[in-house]
Amino acid sequence: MRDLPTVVARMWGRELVSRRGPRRGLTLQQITDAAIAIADAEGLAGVRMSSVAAGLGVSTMALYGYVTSKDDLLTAMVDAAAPEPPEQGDLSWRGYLSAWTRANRDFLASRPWLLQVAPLTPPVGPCTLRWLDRSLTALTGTGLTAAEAVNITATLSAYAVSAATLATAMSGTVDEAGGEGLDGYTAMLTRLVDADGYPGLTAALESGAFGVAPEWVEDADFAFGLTLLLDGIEALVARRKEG
Amino acid sequence: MRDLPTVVARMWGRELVSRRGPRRGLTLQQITDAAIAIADAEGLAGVRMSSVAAGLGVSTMALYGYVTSKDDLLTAMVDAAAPEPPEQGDLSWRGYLSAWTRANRDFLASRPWLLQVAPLTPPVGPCTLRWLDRSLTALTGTGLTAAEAVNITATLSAYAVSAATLATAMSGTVDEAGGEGLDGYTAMLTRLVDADGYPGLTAALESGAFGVAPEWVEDADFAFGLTLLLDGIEALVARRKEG
DNA sequence: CTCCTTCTCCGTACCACATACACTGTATTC
DNA sequence: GAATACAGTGTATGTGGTACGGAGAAGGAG
Repeated sequence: MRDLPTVVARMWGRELVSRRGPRRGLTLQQITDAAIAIADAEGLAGVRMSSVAAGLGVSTMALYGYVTSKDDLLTAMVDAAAPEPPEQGDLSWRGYLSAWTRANRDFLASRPWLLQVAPLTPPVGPCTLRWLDRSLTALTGTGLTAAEAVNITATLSAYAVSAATLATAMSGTVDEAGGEGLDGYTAMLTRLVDADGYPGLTAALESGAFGVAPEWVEDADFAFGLTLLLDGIEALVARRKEG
Repeated sequence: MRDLPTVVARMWGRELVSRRGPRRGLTLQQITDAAIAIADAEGLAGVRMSSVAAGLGVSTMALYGYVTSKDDLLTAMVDAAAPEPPEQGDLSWRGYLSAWTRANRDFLASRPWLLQVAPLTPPVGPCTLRWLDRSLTALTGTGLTAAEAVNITATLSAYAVSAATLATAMSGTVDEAGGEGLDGYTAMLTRLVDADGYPGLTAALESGAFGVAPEWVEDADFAFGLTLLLDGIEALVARRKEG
């Protein structure tokens, strides 16, 4: 059986402690915390091995005793930046998944830099795997197969990512797509698109569908799509119950 | 009114032609094509300004006459790499959106590097905007508002991304998450997770829900989630029709 | 108590890559 | 045919990740 990747081992507290030599001056936690603080403040671009090290008062190369590469650091950051998933309490599966997806979206939206890293990194840390687990657990007893539950979880998670991406793009934080967030973007589209080639889009632009305020996106819009998904799932559960 | 970003202008053939001086030796198309060829062959990491230029037989700096930065190049690549969206023909909105989402997923899966770029880049090119338009157009006449249609499109698109990401991760192309694709990943999870802290996940692992073959993922699994979404949308449309 | 092992951290490079700047030559306009 | 704007090149610079070897700290062995 092959060894766990070192960062993964350290994320789970499975590092083998050594007896000889100086004690370690840092923890992976301290490092990820410092890196996260920088990412929150300056965005992902501000996260350099040197800047993280500087934040901790150690040399750049000291970090390589804890992570084998910058990618490792990013992976660890994702897990450390995620909050704990919500408690199930006595919620129905539907109530729980609704809360789960909303909480998922909320923390992604509060840390836009996660959107550039998390979607490409499969969950490997204790916390992100707990998110996966809680969703699967909530679906236990609905009669769905495990594979279906996994699939549903992936879909809900994708929805959370999409909603967070949208919300972030609206406030123009992530990406200066055309100047200043949404307004610049719609202005640009209006200039580019003509009714012949892009009838649906033109109509949408004219009706101001893109001009919605961020706070609308942040709730009613989100709930709308989520309901779509949950209705679909509920229909499936019902089918399974009777079949 | 502010000027269009230069790459965007060039993507739409809106560049102002100059009269004096030597003729241009290249097109943005040629450049993106060369870059795409490299990305297909070596992945996104192989795309360097120097490698793209070398592929065209020009100097690195020549490219900066066509794009203002590497990011610009990536943006242009996304649009050039996308195929045309499917034709509506006489499909119902549901039939069309189903085909649309599937085609969307297919081209993303065939070019894994798109997954690292496209989700973060709002559509600005003629082709990607055509994708957006076709979905909106298909939803015209269902009684949904334009804002709802936009939202639905975003959700379907996110689903395509998620499915493509999953499919790519399975075949282990994108990311060596634990050694060799899915098997390494499940093996790792099995070692990390215990039934106390992760009941649902443990059950899923034991039942082999993660061990599914890629080709299953590539169809039945995808259709499953898509049906979920479309059912939800259909329910909404029905509600609007009667209300 | 002393030496030796083993480990942590550091300083110093090195290399890859994006991009600024000044230059050369060419095609157009007067 | 001169003036001019402009395409493409060469060189240089800066930034950032990471390899390598050394120095000193902690523990174990004699």
